[in-house]
Amino acid sequence: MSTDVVDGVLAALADPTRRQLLDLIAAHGQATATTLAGGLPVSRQAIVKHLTVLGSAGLVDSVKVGREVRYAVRPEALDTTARWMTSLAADWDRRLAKIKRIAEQD
Amino acid sequence: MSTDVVDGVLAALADPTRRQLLDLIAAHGQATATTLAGGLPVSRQAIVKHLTVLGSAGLVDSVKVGREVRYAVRPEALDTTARWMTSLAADWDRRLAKIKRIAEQD
DNA sequence: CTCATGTGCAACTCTGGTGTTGCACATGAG
DNA sequence: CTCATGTGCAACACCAGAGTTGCACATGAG
Repeated sequence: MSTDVVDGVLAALADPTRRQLLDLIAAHGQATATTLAGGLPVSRQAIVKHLTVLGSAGLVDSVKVGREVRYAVRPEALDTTARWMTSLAADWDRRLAKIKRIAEQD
Repeated sequence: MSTDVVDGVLAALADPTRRQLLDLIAAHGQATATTLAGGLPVSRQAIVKHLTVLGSAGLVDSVKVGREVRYAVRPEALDTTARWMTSLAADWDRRLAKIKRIAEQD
C-alpha cells in the first residue's frame, strides 16, 4: 500500500504555514523560495525547510532555472491521500452501521 | 467554510500513534483508554491525551458508562477533510492544465 | 570583470508536543 | 463497608520541529 505517501502528506499538511505555501505556489503556478518569503512573515530559510518537507512528501517538485529554483505543485500524492481518507471514512461508516444493526437487533 | 475542522483533523492525523488508536477503536467498535493502553507501547495517560486531541478534532466521541469512559469513532470530520482534500487536488490539476495549455500555445 | 541577486549550509534558540510518574478521586464487585 | 479497578489531574523530562542569523558559493546583469 502507499502508506508511506499518506504518512508524509499528512505530516506535511499538518503545518499551517506549509498549507499556505502550497496555496501560494498553486496560485502562481510556480514560485521561488525568495518570492514566497516576500508573501509570508518568515525568513527565506524557514520557507526552504518547509519546501524540503513538501518535496519529500511528494507535494511539491522543483526545477533549477539558472540561478533560481522554481517550485511547482504536484497533485498525485495529495490525491492518493484523499482516496485513502475517503476509504477510511467509508470503512468507519460500515463498521458503525454494523454495530448499530446489532444493537437494534435485541 | 469548515477550515477549522480540516485543520484539527490534519493535526490529529499527523501523529502515527493517533492513527493507530483510531484503527484500534474502529476495529473494536468501542474502547476505553485502559483497554487501548494494553495494545500500544505507551502509558494510559499518553493515550488519554491522544484521545483528547482526537476528540477536539471531532474524530472521536466518548460516553461515560459507569466508572469507565468508552470511545467510538466519528466519520463526519474525516469525511469533511477528505472532501476538502479531493477538491484541492482537483484545483491543482485545473491550474496545472491551464499552465500546460499556455506553455504549449507558444 | 564586477557586483548584485538567489541559494545552500551550519549552528543556535526556543516553543510545543509526546510521554512519564505519582497521587487523588470515583465507582462497581465482593 | 472494603477493596480493586478505571479515571482525572498535575508536575516534570525530553526531543523534534519551526524559525533565526551569519556566511559562503553560484550565476545572471551591467
